[in-house]
Amino acid sequence: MIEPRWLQDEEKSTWRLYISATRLVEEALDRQMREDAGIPHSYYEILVHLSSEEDHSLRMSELAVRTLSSKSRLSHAVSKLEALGWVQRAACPNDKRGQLAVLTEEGMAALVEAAPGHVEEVRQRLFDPLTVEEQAVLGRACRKILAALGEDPDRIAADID
Amino acid sequence: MIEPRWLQDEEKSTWRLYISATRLVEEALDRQMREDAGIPHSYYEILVHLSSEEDHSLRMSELAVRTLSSKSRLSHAVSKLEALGWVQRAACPNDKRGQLAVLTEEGMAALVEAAPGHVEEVRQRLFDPLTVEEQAVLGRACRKILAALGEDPDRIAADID
DNA sequence: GATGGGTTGTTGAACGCTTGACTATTTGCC
DNA sequence: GGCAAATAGTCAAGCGTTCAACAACCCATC
Repeated sequence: MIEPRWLQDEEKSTWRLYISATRLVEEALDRQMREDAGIPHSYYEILVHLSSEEDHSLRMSELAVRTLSSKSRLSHAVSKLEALGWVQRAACPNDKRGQLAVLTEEGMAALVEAAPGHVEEVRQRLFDPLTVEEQAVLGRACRKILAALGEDPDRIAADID
Repeated sequence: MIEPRWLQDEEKSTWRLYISATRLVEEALDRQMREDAGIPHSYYEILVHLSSEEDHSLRMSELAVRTLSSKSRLSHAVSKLEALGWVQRAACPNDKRGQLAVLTEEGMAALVEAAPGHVEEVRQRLFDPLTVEEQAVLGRACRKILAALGEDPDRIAADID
């Protein structure tokens, strides 16, 4: 029988603040992107990851890892982006099982148009309210949290945006 | 023409770390609650808020504010919890427009059973990886972010958990 | 060069959420 | 008192996600 470790009052408050703040920030980001570009924020991230590749393409499985998506989720998402003409699927040269997701010209244009609004939203919601020092601590804290979850913080931090 | 303020490299990293960490934490919490109690984490929070009232009940609209839900979302959620027998709807005495959501005995029992696992998950994912000081900075940062979003941090921090 | 187990990606159903329309009730104002 | 505006809650349709099942393919081993 494991004795549960209850949260202290201080921790309860922090937890409520954390869950509220992170949800509202994500919600704000998503709303902004839907209004601005007509797609969820998570779809925008797919475009960003593709755009940061030299040939503007990635294998589905690799794209899924980078966007922290399940394969199914990514597959559905790419289908929607394909319907918009922003992404195309292509056969993978080496591996006949594989599929490449390729960013189209139109997709790149949509990304370029949506980026400034997105950046502004991130600043307003996350960075502007914080001091530089708080930003640094936040970054370090997220690294530790990710590490505890079995993710590699360096890989995540390095992914170009 | 407003000049977009682009993110610095440092900020880009912080942003990627933040969005990854917060998503994965939320995902872990949700997964744990679904496996443990068969409901989403957001439904669990409804039970928590009801349980912290003296009469184990709240008006739908008040409950919506506290759980940061839309009315519609809450209405659907309460219907599901009602089907489980964990919550009941009751007419509001003063206001015939109003509905009360009331936590049932079974709902309270489910909450009591789910709580330790939830607490353990919160600890493991959020608090244990951080120093006490980092926890404090995180809490303060969330307060500032919430304030910038127009929310009242004190109200949120005070809501009993 | 066959076989079996792992990998890759897609699909359909079910679920939760959002939006917008709608009913019913209350409140404020003349 | 009567009427417009605001408030409370529900409901249907559409969107995005997950889960489970599946088809196609790779590759290590024999």
